[in-house]
Formats: sequence, structure tokens, C-alpha cells
Amino acid sequence: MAALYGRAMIPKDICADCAVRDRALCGSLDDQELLALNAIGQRRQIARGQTVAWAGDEAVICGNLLTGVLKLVAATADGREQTVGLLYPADFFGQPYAGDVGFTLTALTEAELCVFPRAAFERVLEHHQRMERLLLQRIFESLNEARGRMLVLARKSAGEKLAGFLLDMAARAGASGCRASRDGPVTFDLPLTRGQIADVLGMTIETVSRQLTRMKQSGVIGLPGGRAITISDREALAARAEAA
Amino acid sequence: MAALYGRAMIPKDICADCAVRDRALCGSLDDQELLALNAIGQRRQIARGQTVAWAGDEAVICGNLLTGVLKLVAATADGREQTVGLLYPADFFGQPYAGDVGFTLTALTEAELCVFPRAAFERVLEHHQRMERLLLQRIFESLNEARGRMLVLARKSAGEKLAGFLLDMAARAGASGCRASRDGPVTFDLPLTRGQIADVLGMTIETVSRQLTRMKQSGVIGLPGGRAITISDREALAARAEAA
DNA sequence: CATAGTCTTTGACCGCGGTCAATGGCGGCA
DNA sequence: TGCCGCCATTGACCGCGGTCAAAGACTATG
Repeated sequence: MAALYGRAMIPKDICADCAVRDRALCGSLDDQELLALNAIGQRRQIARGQTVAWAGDEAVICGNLLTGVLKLVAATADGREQTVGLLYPADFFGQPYAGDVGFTLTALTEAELCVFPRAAFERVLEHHQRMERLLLQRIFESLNEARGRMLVLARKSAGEKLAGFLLDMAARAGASGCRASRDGPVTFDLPLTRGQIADVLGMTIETVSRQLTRMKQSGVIGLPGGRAITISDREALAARAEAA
Repeated sequence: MAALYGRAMIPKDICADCAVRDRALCGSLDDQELLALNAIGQRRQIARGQTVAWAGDEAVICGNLLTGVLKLVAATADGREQTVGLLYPADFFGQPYAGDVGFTLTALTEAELCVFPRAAFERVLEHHQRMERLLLQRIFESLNEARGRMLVLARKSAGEKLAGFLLDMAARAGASGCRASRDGPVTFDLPLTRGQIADVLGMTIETVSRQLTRMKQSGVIGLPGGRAITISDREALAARAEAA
């Protein structure tokens, strides 16, 4: 296990002040059941760019993402990379009942995790069928999302991919901090660099940049600077996400 | 629900002569537990090209594939299609706890299904945690496979895609009917047309055909005619699956 | 404030693979 | 047996997006 962890903090009741208490898997547990999780869980602080688990290593942990954004990366033998998943707060990571880590898990931003030893977490699952069912539903959702993105990666043009991506990011940014989103211009910061966006969409950094410039010139979006994005014309952006 | 079904056959104990008895999810049940499934299961014969469930429809069934090959298809609003999964005998299909069908499920060959009403199957899952856990593990595997194919679709060249695909198909054909596979030439029939292969790999029918011709001219494979494929040089094929 | 490193933008070029089109092969069916 | 329809192959063309290269913007650091 080549992963590096930050220092662990184990307060008496780590769930009490959990940022995702009601949205994460654990939300299915009552206060008493949470104690069992408390006993095996640890919080970990992860720096931007740091890798939590490497593909191929033994799968020793799983857990919930509390804050920040993580990416799951697949790579070819000769180094080509594809981001196959993005994780946001309250998302579960890791694979119970698995031998090896399937995909490298890396922090795109500074992040905070709630980590469980995999074996211990499996034992908890066995005694909390409700949580296991919730996990099953989540994995089904992840599977549907992955399959949907197969369509995007294989069949959509660069412009369509990027338009769809920006709408996704806007929706996610809007979910927390909804600023009068009724069709007025919306501005938010992307948590990804151009290169990271390219990795997600199966493109190159140059194509991402060129497509953004084109959208800006069309007045569909604005680029105030830094990682900021302004969606000026949501309708037009949605049209571009579906246009042939 | 626009799906069409063949006539149902309900013998006294449909599991007794099940072709995938020990490999399917049900393999986790003992004989007594199987009776519960027997009560709600039906066999259905599906013709080549027939669709079992349409994306967007209410998810009313799930089950196991007994014989044949099915495909899961995602499509854009303007008709572009991508096959996001192939199902083989003993594979589970459908999504317990889901409202709608996520992806259109269609038969590539004549096929035989073991079908359960979704609601009834959920009730069985609730009383057989072992089976639910087995399902969880399968869905995790499907998720890993889907993510692996995201890498292929987004980052691999046409030649790499096709070489990898042929190796997959050879392994699957070899699994049942292993004909002295120790590096000698292997011949088998693809269950897919060129167009269907193109749908799976995110290419066009013409590119599939051209790449196959090129491999044939290089002596890596042979094309005896029809859907038959001969793998003459497995080493070379594996190299092409990874070459930049 | 100076500097170094990373991220971004933009241009020039080109090759892979998609599109359009025509021909060839094979099987099903009357 | 001959016809018809589907599938596969091959060629000509070209455009999207990748590659290579250089310059500009932003951020962190001493």
C-alpha cells in the first residue's frame, strides 16, 4: 500500500460533527448503530494531488468523502490516463469484498475522508442489511452513471462533452449555494484544471481550452478568470450538449 | 412497457434443469430457498433482435440470462448509439430498487431468460442476505468493467480496441469448448455483426472492417468467412491491444 | 518584489477515423 | 433456381481533434 495518509484524528464521537451525516451511507443507521462505526472509523486529511489508493494494491480501506473532490483514474500500460469517476462529499469509496483496488483514487482538492478498514466495514455491513441495501443502490447508480458516460466518451463531440460537463458542474455547484439560478447568469469555480477536465472527458487540454474560448466568443459562457465560469445562456449550453 | 415476450413455460421446478444453476446468483440458495424463486420465476424465449426492456420504461422485471447474448444500449437524442454492456449466460439483468429502466436491453442472438417480477425479486433479496451480497459483488464487478471500458473508449485507437475485443471474445468462446488453446490457432464464431462490434467499441462499421482486413493481411488473424475468426498469433494480437 | 513553476491560450500542421458511395458476398425464401 | 435483402468490403475524401510549439497569465515562494 503506497498511499500516504495525513494524521488521524479520533475524537470521542466522530460522527457527531460529520459534515455529511444525513447524506452518506451512515445516514441509514440510528445513533446506537453509529457507535459501532465510530469504533472503527478515522478521519483523514488529504492534500491536493495526494493519492489515497493505487490501482492494483490490496484493497484495505473504504469510507466516505466528507469534503473536497476526488478522482478515480484508469491508465493504459503506456501512460495514457482516463478519469473514470469523480467523487463528491457524501460519496462512498472503496470496494467491500474486493481483493484489489480497481482504480487509483486521488484528491483533486484538499479533502477530508472518513476511513474504515475494509474488513471491519464488511462486518458492519453484514449486521446492517439496510446499509448494505443502500450501498447496493448507490453502486447501481454509479454503474448507470458510468454507462451513461461511456456514451458520452464514445459518441459525443468535444463541444457536446464540454457543454454537458459544464451543466453538470453548474448543477453541482448550484446545489450548495443556489444563487438565484432562475435562468440568470450563474458564476462558480470549477474544482478542476483544464488538464483534469480533459482527463474526465477523454480529450486534450488544448481542445478543452479551444472549446471554452469558442463558447465564450459565442456569448454562451463567460470566463472571468482563474477557474471561474459564468453560464450566461443555459438554454444555448443545453442545446450544445445535445447537438450533433 | 413496450417489450414483447415469447410464451412463458412454467414447469413444476424450473430450476431443476437450469443451464446456469451453479453459476447464476441463485447458486447461493439451497434447494429449499430455490422453491421461493421457482414460485415467481418464468422462462422466456427471446428472438434475435427482440428488445426485452426499453430505456425509460418502468422497471418491472429482472432475472438471469440462461442462453444467448444480450446487449445494453445507450442512445443520444439524435439517434447515435453505444452498446454499454454485453450479457452472457448466468449474468443478471435488471435493477432492483430502481424506478426506471436505465438502458435498452436487446437480444443479439436467440436467447432464453429466467424472469422475475422486480418487486417479488426484491422481497426475495430481503430474506436472503447472502444473495443480496452476491448481487452487490456482481454489480461492483460490472462497475469496474464499465470503468475499464471508459478507458478503452476514450483513449485507445481503433486497432487497440479491436484487438482487445477479439481477445475478450476468444477467451469467452474458449471458456466453453476449449480446443487445445495453448497458443495454437483458435477459431470461433463471433456472436456479433460488424455493426454490433462497432457499437460496442465506439467506432463505425467501416473502421471495424478495415482494421480486421489489416490484421488479416498481417497474418495476426484469419477470416475463414461468415462470423468466424481465427486467431493465428495471440502474442501479436495482445501486443496490438496495448500498442500506442 | 523578483523569480520559478504551473496552468492556459493560441497557432500551425496533420493523421486517424468518420462520411459518402459503390460493389461484392451470403443466406433466406418463394 | 433465381431473386431480394442484409451484411461486409473497399475506395475516395475530408474534418475533427490530437500533436508540437511558443507565448502569456497566474500562483507560490523566498
